[in-house]
Amino acid sequence: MSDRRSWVLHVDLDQFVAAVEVLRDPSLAGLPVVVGGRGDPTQRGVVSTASYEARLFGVGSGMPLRIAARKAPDAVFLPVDAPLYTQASEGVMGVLRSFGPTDGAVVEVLGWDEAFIGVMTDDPVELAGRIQSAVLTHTRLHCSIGIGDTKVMAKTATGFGKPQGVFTITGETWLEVMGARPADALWGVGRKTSAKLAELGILTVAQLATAEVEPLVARLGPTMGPWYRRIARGGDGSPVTATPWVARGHGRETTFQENLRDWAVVAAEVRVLAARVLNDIVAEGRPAARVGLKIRYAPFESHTTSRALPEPTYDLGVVAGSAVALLDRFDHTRSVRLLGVRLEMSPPEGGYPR
DNA sequence: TCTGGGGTCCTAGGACCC
DNA sequence: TCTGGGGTCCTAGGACCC
Repeated sequence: MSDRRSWVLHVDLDQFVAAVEVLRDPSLAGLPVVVGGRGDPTQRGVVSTASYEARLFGVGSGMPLRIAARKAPDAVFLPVDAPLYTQASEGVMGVLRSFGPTDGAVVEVLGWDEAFIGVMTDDPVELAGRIQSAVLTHTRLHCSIGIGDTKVMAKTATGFGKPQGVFTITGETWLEVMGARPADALWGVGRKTSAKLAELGILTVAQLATAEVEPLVARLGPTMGPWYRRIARGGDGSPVTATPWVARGHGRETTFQENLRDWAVVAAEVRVLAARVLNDIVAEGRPAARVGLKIRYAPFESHTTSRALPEPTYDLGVVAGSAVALLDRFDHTRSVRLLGVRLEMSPPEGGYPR
């Protein structure tokens, strides 16, 4: 049985950020390593990635660093070094793209450490093995690969292959593997949505897959309702595309180690953030069309506001002035934990791809 | 637990227009 | 006078992902 047909592979680097740090400093190999924030577990911040050794202590992504330090007091804590990971990621994606000419593979990058590969083949498992070898040889990084008929199946399969493995889920096996699992095991279903589904009596993937569509629409909206049911059935045939991503906007935000009480300081920080984001969009070559401001009051209450600019601009005075003017919409008697400035860019000519 | 920083897309209400 | 039906844009917030 070796018919040639289209497959989706999902490549996911194992403990990517921690693995890159171990490559930089091999003496960290085998130690519990926790990367997050500024690398100081007494400061505000969360875990980006924990090495497998650190995970044995119960440390995981998204966990506050203070809690991680309590669970794994002897772990090595390191600051996030985004440029280093970007560079490592580009190396990995280059290796994946090298399967374009030889195997007709199309690569769609998802983030630092993930990519879909669309390919016609009669032996996706063999190809996955070659990909793992090539990535390891050229980057010294391990990856896991999920294979499926759809992106949803491939992405889901990867979790069963970790670490360093390959796992396949097809339309034939999807419900066997996922049917009895809770709905929030699906990619795209989180805590809030699974709670809403539970109110409808839907607890498992199989129940969501066979649910009536009307209650889903009523509770979750005209687009999302049917979409959740679709992913519970293993997703659709949406293609893997190598079309370069075009960002809608960029933002910069900062959580202050000490809450700000003085709103003159708040305004000054907004100007700093505005200048940083403006740099980002200048680098991208598309002017700002809209400015957004995000404030998190102490202890942890977030609000956003935004306004279209009179015309698209690269002018720092206009951008920073508009961002500071948005502060008028907030309560100056409260202290501020986080500030963020976001710039949305004019769409490219002809609109966004895809 | 005491909660980062970078994003995307969807929803829903009101404004506004024909 | 107690009263339409859409369509689109703007905005704030929600939810999720890596």
